Parts: sequence; structure tokens; C-alpha cells
Amino acid sequence: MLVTSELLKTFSLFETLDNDDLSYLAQRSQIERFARRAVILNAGSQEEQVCFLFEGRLQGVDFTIDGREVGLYFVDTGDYCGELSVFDFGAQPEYVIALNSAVVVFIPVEVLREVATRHPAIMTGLGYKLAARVRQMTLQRSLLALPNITQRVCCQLWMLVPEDHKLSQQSSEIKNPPTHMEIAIMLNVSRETVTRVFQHLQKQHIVSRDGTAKLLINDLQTIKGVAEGNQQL
Amino acid sequence: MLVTSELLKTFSLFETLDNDDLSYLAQRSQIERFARRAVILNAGSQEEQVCFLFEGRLQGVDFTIDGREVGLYFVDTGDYCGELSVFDFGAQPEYVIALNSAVVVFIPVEVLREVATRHPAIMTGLGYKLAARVRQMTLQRSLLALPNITQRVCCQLWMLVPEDHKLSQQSSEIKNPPTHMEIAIMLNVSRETVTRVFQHLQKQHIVSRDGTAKLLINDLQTIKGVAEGNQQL
DNA sequence: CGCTATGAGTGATTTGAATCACATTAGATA
DNA sequence: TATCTAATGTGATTCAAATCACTCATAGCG
Repeated sequence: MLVTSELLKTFSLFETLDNDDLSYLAQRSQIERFARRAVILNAGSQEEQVCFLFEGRLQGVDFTIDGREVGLYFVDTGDYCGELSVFDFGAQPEYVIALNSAVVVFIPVEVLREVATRHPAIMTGLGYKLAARVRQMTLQRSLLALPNITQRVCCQLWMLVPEDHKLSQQSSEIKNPPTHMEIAIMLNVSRETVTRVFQHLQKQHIVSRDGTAKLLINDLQTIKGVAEGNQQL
Repeated sequence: MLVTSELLKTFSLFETLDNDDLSYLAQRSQIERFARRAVILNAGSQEEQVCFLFEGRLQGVDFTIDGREVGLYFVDTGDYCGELSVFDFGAQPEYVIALNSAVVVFIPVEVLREVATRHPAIMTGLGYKLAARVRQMTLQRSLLALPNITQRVCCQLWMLVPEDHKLSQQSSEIKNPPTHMEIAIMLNVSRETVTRVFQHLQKQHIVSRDGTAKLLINDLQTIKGVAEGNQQL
């Protein structure tokens, strides 16, 4: 499949780029569809590609020495990952895996770096993203210190709620939600524990599932309340 | 106290800077001594300062909603922190606290940003640092997934060992080591648990303490072995 | 030099999540 | 449609770390 300028334009990082540069980038990029569970980026290797997610959801994962999975972050549609090497020429530190069927645009890191050198806005955008990543990781780290597991799960759910639903909406939905296992590794708990929390939430009709592809949040306020510790269950 | 060019030159970020720029920076910087436990940077506020650590050790800490302390990272002499706002103009996400008496150079973020604009090497250095921060946080996150607490503590100790001692040396020392509590919040365990691990390590003469200001690592290889999971205790 | 506060050391007890060992469900696939 | 497999659901049991409630040691300070 071919990468077009129009496709690249859907990513906010490139919104200031003119058509010449867009097609320059597009010509040097690749687009690929991945199946659920496919490895998009390999840890430890000099990946030399930044991946822009056009469709689906990815998860950054690491492994402890004893083989335990560690969930680091989620990548949502329109976002990108693997940009660390733009800054330090180093190896990709973690695996990035498709949680569902995903469409990814790969841009070689040296091409992106070169375009960024010509366009300060791109460089600024990349820096902004990296800073956001640090902020997100700090938040996720704080989550792990919560002694109450239900609260931890609700925090994670709250983070998965689309931004534009967080205000004013009283219900929402998470499309292609992560599995219990995928949530568990983000929160440093066992899969069974996540299941039990979900059972609890479902019994109280706070959430409900609609197939595997959709998780309905019936009571956003309660999720928020529990996440922020103002409410118990 | 006055900030001199010579002082700024001790920070590797500025090693490429000429004297004019160094004194430009120096004139706009402030140096300050802080007592143990002093707050260097406040979370949530628009700090607008990057702090360069000339002496001592700092710790980035956050708090959960229920007031639990969370340890995020250590800042060693020669390193800096609070640089996030250079990239995204946002607020400082976490507190930075002096673990011992510390001397810190504050450089206003807009001054640093301006100098970085003129000197690509500085901007590159800042980006490199931010990337390193992401890598370090990823590593620290993986630590938390280790089911064996002794291993977790040894990993943290290993990270505190000076880089130049990690190879070839069979023993080492950590100057001004963090307290058990400060280690505990980094590892998501209780202070008592850290104490018990240290008791264990001391009984086996793997580490020993020399006052509060020094922690002797008598058997570096064992620390490394346990940290990497090749060895049990 | 004694006082005070902070950090470290320790046992007893509790607790709550991990683990184990399954059963069940529901998508995916042949 | 039958089969298979990944995901979810659930109880019983275990176990290790948190918590509690202290004491002890040390450093800094007036």
C-alpha cells in the first residue's frame, strides 16, 4: 500500500507541513497492516523507524528478567511511538505490540530528523510529545502506588476514556478495549484481580461490555470518583 | 553567591559553549544552597527554572491522591532536572527534594531556551537528556514488576553505584545514600521491608554502612548477580 | 553535654492479592 | 456448523509483605 500526503496530513505533527515536504515524507514512508498480537517494534534493536498509528491501538511492553510482562503505555489512533531514537540515536527500549488489527505508517528516523531540521515546528512537536510521554509515565507510576486496586483499575479506565467525553458526558465507551491481561500488566496486578474488579463494576452496572470490541462506561462520574479517591465501591 | 562561567562549565551540557554565552547564562542564573529535605521544585507550579545540581543528591517525588509518597528518580551531582518546561511550556509535574545538603544552579527556562535556539548542540543535549529520562523511567517501571523484593532492592543499589565502578571493581561505595524510606518509595515497598533486606545484605557482608554518609558495597558482583536474577540470597 | 528528632531495627499479626486449578464463554477459523 | 483457542470467570489456598507497635541508634543542635 502507498503512503499519500493526505494520509500523513491526518497526523497533527504534520499539519504545518507543505505539500512538497509531505510528499517527500510520503515517498520515503511505508504503510503496513498488522494483526492482533503482532510485534510492531522490537526492543533492543536499532529500529530506525518512527511509527505513526493510523488505525487500532498499540501497547508498549517490556519484560522483566524473569519473563514477566510489563505494560508501559497505550498508543491510540493518531498518535505515534518509537520517536526516542530521533533524539538520542539509541535502540528502541521496549516492544510495541498491536492490541488489535492495526495500520501503521513507518517513517525512517533519519528522514524525519532531516525534515525536522528544516522545520522547527516539527522538532518542537517531537519535543512536546517526548515531554508528554514523561508526564504520562509519571502519572502511570503514581497509579502503581495506590493501595486500592479498584481505584487503580478505575484510573486506568478513566485514562482510556476519549478526552472529549470526559467533560459533560455521563456515559461513554471505549472502543477496542484492552483485555484484562493487558490492563493487568499496566497496573502490576494479576489478570484474575482485574477480572474480579470488572465483575464488581459490571454487577453495579457501572460498566458493561458490548462484545469484545466495545466497553460501555455507563456511569462515568462513578469511575472518575473512584479514580480520584472520592468514592468507594 | 555568584554563578561563574567556570561553574557552569562543569556541566557537560554546556561544554561546547563559548565564554560569551557562558557568562550570559551565568549572569542570569542563581545559585542556592538547600538543606536536607528542602523542596527545590514544586509540583503543579509554573517553575520556569531548570535546576542544575552542583553538589548533593535530589529525588523527584510525587504523591498519590491518598498522600502516599512516590519516588520517581534520583538526580546526581552534575545532572539537572526541571527541563520538561523547555519543551512544552507546562507545569512541573513532580516535586524535587534535596536528600542532603545540596547546591543548585537555577537557570530561567526562557534564557536556556533562547541559548538553545542559538546553539543546536544545547538543544540536542536537552533532547538527549529527555530521551535518557524516558529510558530511565522505563527501566524503573520494569523494576516494580519484579516479584522478588531483594532483587528489586539490589537493582536499585546497582543503579546507584557510580558508572566507573560497575566494571572491573569488586567493591564500591555510594556516597550520601538515600535512606531506607527514600529507597522504599522508589520501589513501591514499605520502609520496614527495605530495612529487612538491608539486614540480610549486611549479615552476609555484601554491604555495610560507614556512618550515614557512606554505604559500602563489599561485594559488587553479588549485588549485580541478584539484580540480574542470576543469583539468590 | 544532654536533648530531641529522625532514621533504623524487629517481632507479631493481619490481610489481601497471587497463585493454582479449574469451568465457562465467545470469537475466530476451518 | 463444529471446533478450537483466547479470554473471562471463580473458588480455595497460600504466602509474603503491609501494618502496627514498639525499641534502639545516631546526628544535629541548643
